[in-house]
Amino acid sequence: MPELPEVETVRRGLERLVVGRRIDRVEVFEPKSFPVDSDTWVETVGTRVAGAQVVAARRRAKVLILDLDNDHSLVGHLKMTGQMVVRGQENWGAGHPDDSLLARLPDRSTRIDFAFDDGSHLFFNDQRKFGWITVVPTPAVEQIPFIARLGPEPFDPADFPEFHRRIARRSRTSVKAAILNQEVLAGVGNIYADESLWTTRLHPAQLVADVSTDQLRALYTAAAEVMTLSIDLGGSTDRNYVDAEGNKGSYLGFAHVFRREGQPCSRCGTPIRKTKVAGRGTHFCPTCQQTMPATARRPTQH
DNA sequence: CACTTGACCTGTCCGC
DNA sequence: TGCGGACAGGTCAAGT
Repeated sequence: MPELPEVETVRRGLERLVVGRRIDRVEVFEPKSFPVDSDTWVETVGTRVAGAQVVAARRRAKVLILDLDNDHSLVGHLKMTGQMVVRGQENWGAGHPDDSLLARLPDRSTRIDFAFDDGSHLFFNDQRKFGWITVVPTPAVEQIPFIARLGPEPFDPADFPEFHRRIARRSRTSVKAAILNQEVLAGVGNIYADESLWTTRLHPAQLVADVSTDQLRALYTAAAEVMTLSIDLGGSTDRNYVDAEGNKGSYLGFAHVFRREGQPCSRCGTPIRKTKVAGRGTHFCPTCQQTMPATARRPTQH
């Protein structure tokens, strides 16, 4: 569930709450969440993490990066149910609303506990254990294969040609599958894919080959607008997601199709439909978003 | 290569 | 009530 807007919201929280703090010790409750060779474990935790001060909180697509003052960085991916929550004396337990997902920490889903020397903690929680955090030399972050292959994020119009080049290579797949591919458009996940496609009136199953350059440009722009709005609203909380303080995001209250099956389309009133495209639950308006047959796009021949 | 499917996990929800 | 199964979605490995 954490897509670019959720990760960016977490990043902003970490920038405010942990940059400047020094890690005193690290406790790993789930080794799978901190995949480091056991032979180098003591060195990794003892000299690369413990004792280091956090100097910056960065993000690339859905990847979080905490730079340390020893030329190493913590690199993390929340995958579906990961959380990065900070607790200090000022906000530990008491004082949180009753519906807080994280009134008490650590909890059953806590996989890693970063304890700072001022008594505060950064907890990495992950119900489903898909997420991970690792340590790499800071200059090597961009060379992690997954990060090196990422396509552009949609925020800079100057990057549209690169997006276009990459998506054009996948002409025989659905437009939804294409934009979910992080090598094509970085940061988009299931929620913002559906919302962007609704905005541009594109059917999720339409083949890339049948989408015009103008439509691709509109889709690229819509992805940026939808995700920018979501960042402003603290992201989307479907079930698990919370920011670095444990707060939920409110974007889904403004979503047009995601999780709105059966409810009227805000443009035309047609009930939103849910199907499966690219192996994912997919929401769309069957009236506004109609697949254009390939033949209808050709000029009439005479 | 491009593209699709299954695996990784756990909690929740639905039908019986 | 309990239980089995479907489902949720980000990415990778293995398949076509």
